[in-house]
Amino acid sequence: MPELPEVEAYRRLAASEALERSIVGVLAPDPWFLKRGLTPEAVTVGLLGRRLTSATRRGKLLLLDSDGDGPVVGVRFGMSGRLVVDGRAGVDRLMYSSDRDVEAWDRFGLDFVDGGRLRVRDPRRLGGIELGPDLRRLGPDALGLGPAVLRDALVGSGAPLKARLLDQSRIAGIGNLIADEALWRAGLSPVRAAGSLTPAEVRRLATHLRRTVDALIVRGGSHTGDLAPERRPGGVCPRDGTPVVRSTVGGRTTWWCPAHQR
DNA sequence: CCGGATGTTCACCT
DNA sequence: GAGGTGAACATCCG
Repeated sequence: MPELPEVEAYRRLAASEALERSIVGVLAPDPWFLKRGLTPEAVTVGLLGRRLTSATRRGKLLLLDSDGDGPVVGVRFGMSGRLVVDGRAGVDRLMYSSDRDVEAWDRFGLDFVDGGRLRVRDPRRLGGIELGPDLRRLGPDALGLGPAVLRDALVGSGAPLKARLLDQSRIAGIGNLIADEALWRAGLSPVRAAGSLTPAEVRRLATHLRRTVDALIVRGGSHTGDLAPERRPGGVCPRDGTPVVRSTVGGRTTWWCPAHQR
């Protein structure tokens, strides 16, 4: 998915444009996109005639609550999903997706009484919809993460630091690009054992995680980091000019500076 | 043509 | 139990 900054943009779009409009149609053409046994019939019955009342977010999970005893709709966007409300997208551009608008890629949607529409457009079908998602499977949100919470997420773990940051049950919202960017800014190696950080290093990482997430929300996407353009063969560290190295950490492609990330 | 790419989940190893 | 790996999803890009 998009990572936290993109989902935050989707949340803001939904909050400003999609609330308090009566739902007169539910589009759920793809059973595969409905998770945890949810059926097109169940999601239709659950939402028809209701209105969305709030748009919140936990990590990369968008939560759309509905009025009365209606369900909370949980939306995941995978790597290529976008939210579109009345033809307006939550982000201008998404890497590894397509900028083309193809209705066949609308995996879920709501039609409003005024003729407007909400659509989850996901070419690769990596996202999904569920009702009443279990938030206990997600750790605290990465936005506004403090040192005490970060310490709890890392302590006692022998896993690589980056793998732990990507574990959504420990901290929710950090994806592959944000992890690389924050570790680069904090000067910490992605392959350090998560539990080996000193208290000072944990504080430093918490500071840079917060600054990274804030900055990327403002800049408009996870791919707008300072390290991002150098995540390629031949790339160099923007800080010291050292050639960046590529490896696989936590199952994901990882780029980092071997000189200043220790 | 081939290989990867902002993600999640699950099965199957060690 | 903790970690690690690979598969699956479908499209675009180099």
